[in-house]
Amino acid sequence: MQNSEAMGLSAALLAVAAELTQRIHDGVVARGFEGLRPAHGFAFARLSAGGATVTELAAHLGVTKQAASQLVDEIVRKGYAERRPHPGDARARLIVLTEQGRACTRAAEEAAAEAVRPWAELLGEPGIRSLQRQLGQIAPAGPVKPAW
Amino acid sequence: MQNSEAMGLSAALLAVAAELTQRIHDGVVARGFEGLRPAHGFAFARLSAGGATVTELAAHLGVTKQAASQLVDEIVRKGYAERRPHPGDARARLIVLTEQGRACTRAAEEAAAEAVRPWAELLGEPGIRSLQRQLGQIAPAGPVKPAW
DNA sequence: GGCAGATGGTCAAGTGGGTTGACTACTTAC
DNA sequence: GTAAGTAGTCAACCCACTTGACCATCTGCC
Repeated sequence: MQNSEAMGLSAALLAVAAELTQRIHDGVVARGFEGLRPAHGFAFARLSAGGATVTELAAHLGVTKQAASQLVDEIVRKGYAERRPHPGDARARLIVLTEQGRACTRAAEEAAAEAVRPWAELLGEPGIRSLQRQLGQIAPAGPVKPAW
Repeated sequence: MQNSEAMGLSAALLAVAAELTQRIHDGVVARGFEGLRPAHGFAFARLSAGGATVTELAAHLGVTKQAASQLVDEIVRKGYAERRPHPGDARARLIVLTEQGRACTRAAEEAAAEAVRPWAELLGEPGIRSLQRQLGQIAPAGPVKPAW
């Protein structure tokens, strides 16, 4: 594969990712959840799997724990999550989503489905499946650093 | 397609995009070009096609023209681009890449190729081709807003 | 030609999300 | 039981981006 082709592939991938992010965000806002940024979505995704500590969240997002703590402050203040004492470690707090937080997560899933729908029309259902399979194979396991 | 599947596809896509961005950036740095952020790459991509004005760049990046002007200041100061009088509009300036800027663009292409190479091993050459074709079909034409 | 409004660009000030550094509270290892 | 390590927060700072104001130039219309 030539360099210019790799660049074209990269540009297409990044453009699709940017548009997807925007559409999901817009869809979440359209469903009545305001004051949230895309970074919050990545936090919610981590929290929805049984909660997490601030430090775990920081590692997941690829930021300092101070930044993660500040983000948690925000979503707690807005009622999307709450801090609970951590069972088995009195230093830590377990951050868990409230019912409103789970509702917001469902809204994000709906928005994602809505954003993906036009792709299915362009590529067909099998095309989407193969895209999902391929992306799943090359997706990294590490932190979801939303930084560029 | 169920909502949860759309979320999985979205998460994989965004994770791949984030990692790709990081790898390209790292590759560019490894080739000796420092002090650049991923946002600069999108600017370079636009400039390499015959130059652009600050306003065009702002539209392309999805930021205000003040922010674009500031970004241009940076890359001019670092020697990657220069401001020329715009032929046919004395208000405007045409921003064009210097030789160093073009070298940096080539370095980014090499880094992109390097980042994509492991995918070819996972998916095979035909897999990469189909991925590229599919992403090209669903990629939007609009501004490359690197914001999430 | 000449004026009014639109457009390209910059300067200045403010905002917000991120960083580093320092600290307390608690846990773990020896 | 003490020393080192870890979870979390507070404080100060940084920097990319925003809004608002402004000047220079272009375009359309009389």
